Amino acid sequence: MPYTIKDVAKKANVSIATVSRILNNQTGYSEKTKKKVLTVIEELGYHPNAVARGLVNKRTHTIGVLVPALSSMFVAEVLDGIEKAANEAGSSIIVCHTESNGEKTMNYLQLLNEKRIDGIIFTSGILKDEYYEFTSKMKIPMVLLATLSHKHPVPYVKVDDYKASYAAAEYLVAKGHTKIGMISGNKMDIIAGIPRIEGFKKALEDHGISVNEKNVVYCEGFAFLDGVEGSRKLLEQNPELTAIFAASDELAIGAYSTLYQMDLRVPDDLSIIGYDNLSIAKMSIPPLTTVEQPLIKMGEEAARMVFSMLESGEAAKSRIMPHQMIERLSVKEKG
Amino acid sequence: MPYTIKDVAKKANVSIATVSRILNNQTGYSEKTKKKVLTVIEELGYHPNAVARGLVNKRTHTIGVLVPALSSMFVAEVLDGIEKAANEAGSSIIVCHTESNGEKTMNYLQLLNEKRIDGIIFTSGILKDEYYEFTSKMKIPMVLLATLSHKHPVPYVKVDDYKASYAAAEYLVAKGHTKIGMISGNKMDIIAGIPRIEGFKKALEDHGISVNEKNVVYCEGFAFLDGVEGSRKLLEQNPELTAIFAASDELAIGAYSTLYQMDLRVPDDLSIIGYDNLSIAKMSIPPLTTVEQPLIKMGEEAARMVFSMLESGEAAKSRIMPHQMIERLSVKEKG
DNA sequence: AACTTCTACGTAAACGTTTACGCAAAAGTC
DNA sequence: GACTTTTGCGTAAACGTTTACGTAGAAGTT
Repeated sequence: MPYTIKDVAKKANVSIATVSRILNNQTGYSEKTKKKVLTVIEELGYHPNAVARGLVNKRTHTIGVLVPALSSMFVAEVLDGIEKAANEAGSSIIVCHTESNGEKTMNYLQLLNEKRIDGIIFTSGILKDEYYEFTSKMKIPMVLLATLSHKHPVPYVKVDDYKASYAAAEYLVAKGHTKIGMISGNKMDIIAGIPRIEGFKKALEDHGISVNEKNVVYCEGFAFLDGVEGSRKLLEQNPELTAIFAASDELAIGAYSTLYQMDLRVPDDLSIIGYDNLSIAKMSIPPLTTVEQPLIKMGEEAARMVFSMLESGEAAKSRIMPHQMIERLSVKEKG
Repeated sequence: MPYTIKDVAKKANVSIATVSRILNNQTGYSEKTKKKVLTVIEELGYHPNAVARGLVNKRTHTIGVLVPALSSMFVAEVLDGIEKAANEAGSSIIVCHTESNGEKTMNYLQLLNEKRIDGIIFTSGILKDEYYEFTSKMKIPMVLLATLSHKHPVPYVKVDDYKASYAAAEYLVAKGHTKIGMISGNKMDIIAGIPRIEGFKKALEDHGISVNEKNVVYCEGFAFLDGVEGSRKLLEQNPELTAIFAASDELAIGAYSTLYQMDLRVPDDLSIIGYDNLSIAKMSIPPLTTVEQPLIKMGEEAARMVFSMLESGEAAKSRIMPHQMIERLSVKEKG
């Protein structure tokens, strides 16, 4: 029903080729016909059909974003950055909610493949062989966001979890703490789990604090409830702690809750430092000291990498983004 | 580079029409050729090109979602629901971050129009005339989510803000409170601002509590910082309050912060009730009593409405979703 | 004036599908 | 066995673009 290039051509008494040339501002027409065609376009309210364009150009100006969860603040921020950069590059994003489920993920990859998207951003989760094989057959740029693969050569953008954790732990010892516990995420998680645990341990060791296995508790995930339970367990098995490093802000906020129930005050009875710097970090009471991942910037960067790969045809270089200590009020100098 | 229907046809010694028929399981071929074609498809790893399909079918199986903010939990939950329902219906979503900006919104509408999406979900914001005129020219289904238009006939899905606010206020008086304040959003906002204010006032009146203008404070928006400032102002101009209704959970959490700084305890010194039931509501200390908007379900419903309009060609009926009181620990019986 | 070179277009094929139409052979009917 | 009907398939047009190629006339060159 909408007007097509043919309607424009007919009304302007030119061929569709000329209209197309004007639309894509190429050369090969006079100023006069350009004016005329533009007027007709305006009059009809014509707008080119991106589907048809996509068919011939083999570019849809759309990228696919795979995320493990949608109603998570972590993902929300990352998406914010991706969308912004994509929009600036004249592209749209299709978001796919995988629930970290292999089958759903494969279905989404299938779908994205059929839709001939220009690139993929795979966010925060393990890149299974199956995914890699499929996407590499698609021959389109892919970048990993807040995750990485040791096995497959896919560029990523990430902070250095090991270093960031190290920094968090070191911050606590610099504040005079020596009895420090950690609420970690899943210890099977090679990406966000293990490196944070290792960074934490190393920092303590390097400062002459022996780390006892009782000082770290392993949760299933990085969510609020994990933090509630994890902190309870941690304090049961080691009541003398004066500070806790939580591997995510949500875990930290979960800890806040159980500490409150145990009638322990943050930071007077116990200092807490988080990880991520989500918006809840500054909303909590007391405001949470945390090590920031620049999530929005990471999203932007990932999107830009996809577009640059698209332009250049070459693989982009992975990028480690800087983390940063955000000092608020949940950590107290140990007198 | 990927295989096309022609490759399949050639290898299977049939025409492309036959392959197409099999793909779309229509009739007009024998079991034997179906087997053969399917085998060839499997061998080649052929997958149909949705762009080409879209061109002829005039259906892209993609809907556009316009949201005012991306890194907001409100939007995140709503998106969760939309994505889920869209996926079940075999469609994808393109998300557009308008920042409630007229120009950006128009640009996105333009883009979505060119991409020939099948439908639009417009979330939480004012439907300007300009938007309506444009989208009605597109002749595709649109539904309003968490907003509505008195002026234009666009179906919506929403809770009844007036009633929900009324319920919140009534809940507070049922708990014995009589000195009740409100932190409202923008008083110019015809959708989420005014009705909540009116519902609040009406409930007090109906219970014989006279409402003083000093009892409600108007913020710019519904965000955390608005709540921080709003609650401060509210308590300055009316220190004797025993309960506060915040027009959003973020406003409530903002209030938590200033109360904490003023050394007032929730709910012992002051009861607070929120609005939305975002995930922070249960993470806060104390957990926030609030009136829930079923955000995920609302998202699902909106998406389903788009698809049903697409099938039937008729306008869907607007839907008022039920709100619900979520009792947690931030409101105390006034002795 | 007789060339070459540009400029400003138009024609038609291509992108990868779906589908209306046509037709030969198989199957059913009497 | 002479029909009608059905089944199984192929041909070609259409969807709305882009673009390679061709060409007539204008402009430049000698």
